[in-house]
Amino acid sequence: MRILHVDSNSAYLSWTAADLLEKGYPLDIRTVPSAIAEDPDNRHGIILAKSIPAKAYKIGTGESLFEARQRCPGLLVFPPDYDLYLACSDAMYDILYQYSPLIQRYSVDECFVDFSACEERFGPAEEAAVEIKNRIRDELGFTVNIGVGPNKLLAKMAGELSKPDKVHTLLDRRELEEKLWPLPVGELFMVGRASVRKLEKINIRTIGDLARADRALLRSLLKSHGQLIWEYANGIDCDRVIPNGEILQKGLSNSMTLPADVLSRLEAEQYLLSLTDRVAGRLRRQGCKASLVGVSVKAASFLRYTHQIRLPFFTDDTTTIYRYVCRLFEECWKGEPVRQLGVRLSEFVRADEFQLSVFDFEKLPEDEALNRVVDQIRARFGQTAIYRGTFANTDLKPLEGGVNDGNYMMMGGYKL
DNA sequence: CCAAATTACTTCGCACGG
DNA sequence: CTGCCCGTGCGAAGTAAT
Repeated sequence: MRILHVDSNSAYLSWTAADLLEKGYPLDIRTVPSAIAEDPDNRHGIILAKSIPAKAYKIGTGESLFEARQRCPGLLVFPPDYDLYLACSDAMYDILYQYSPLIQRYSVDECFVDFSACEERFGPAEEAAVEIKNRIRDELGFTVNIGVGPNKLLAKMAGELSKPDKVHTLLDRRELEEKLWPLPVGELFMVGRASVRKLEKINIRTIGDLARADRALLRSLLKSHGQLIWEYANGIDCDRVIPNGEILQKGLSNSMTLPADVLSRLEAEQYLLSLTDRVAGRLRRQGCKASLVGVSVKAASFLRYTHQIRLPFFTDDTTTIYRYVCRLFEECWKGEPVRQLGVRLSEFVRADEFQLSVFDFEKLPEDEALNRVVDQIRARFGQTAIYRGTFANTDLKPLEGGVNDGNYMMMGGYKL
């Protein structure tokens, strides 16, 4: 097995930089302290990506723009452009596809490429990786890191070793012990904040410590997750590269931070309708129906809670789903000011395999026709071409939540 | 008035039925 | 009838990733 992991270096920022240059902007924002963040006036002030010079100011992804500006007053900030990112992602994918048809688009800026059957035609993976990296840089105007390994995990970890514009390998045990084991354990994929804290308590600080640790002890501390990260630390991973077409979507959700805290149920319901409209539209586009509906609420205090219901039938109808969304919100809302709302759908069946239940009184043919027509109008004339009357004469957007929806899945199948 | 959005998977507590 | 144990299924919360 030969797997490549291709990762665009600070993707949002690089892509914005390349786009700005193409439009005649006089400065390459990659060369100065800069960042991508949404509008803080709408309470979206969070760093989504930063340049390498900005990193020198200890500016981190996920940090508030407010904090970042305190440490780096001259920070240049640009808004994200999700359509652009999707186009860049597609362009990168098109180049990769010239080498192998077996590609898993893992996120907008990351792909796994199964190169096992390609070495005959294109030479050793390490050399092909250099060629691919250079082609993307020269033809598309942004740099990538490529990791080469015998499986997905090691390819991904190899790609992280040093940046930007680099190819790294983690091909055998020797390389694993030399390059990976000395790193802090938190650098390992799937070892997050919570796991680091627990591992510290038993004196595990590096990936090597974890690799040599007692599996039974890890199991008792971290359950199945302990087994997983122990295997990762030892370079063990049997997950296949799965083309995105073969991955079945498990759930869909849309959520939004509200422009101002919402205090009344009626006001919340406006946003919930907007969110439901959008997520149900996505569900129909996938050709699926769902039987689990959930809402999530984040209070102004940042306390978060969720509530869900299992429907005794499958549906893709906006109005039907909205009825349950309202019920769920009413049942779980504690009455305090609301900062963020979300709507989630899961437990899908394919709509074409769908069998009408004898007890299914919910699905009315008129509703089905209505949804279909609304979807078609939006597909042809844009997402704002048609919307519900409740949104007329408000400054509320009829379809809220979410970024651009590419034809890839975020996470999916990283585990056996 | 600092703290996004989306998805996947695990764990834990609880209710239910026998 | 009550207490208890156990498996199961569900929902909420937690963890992780980009």
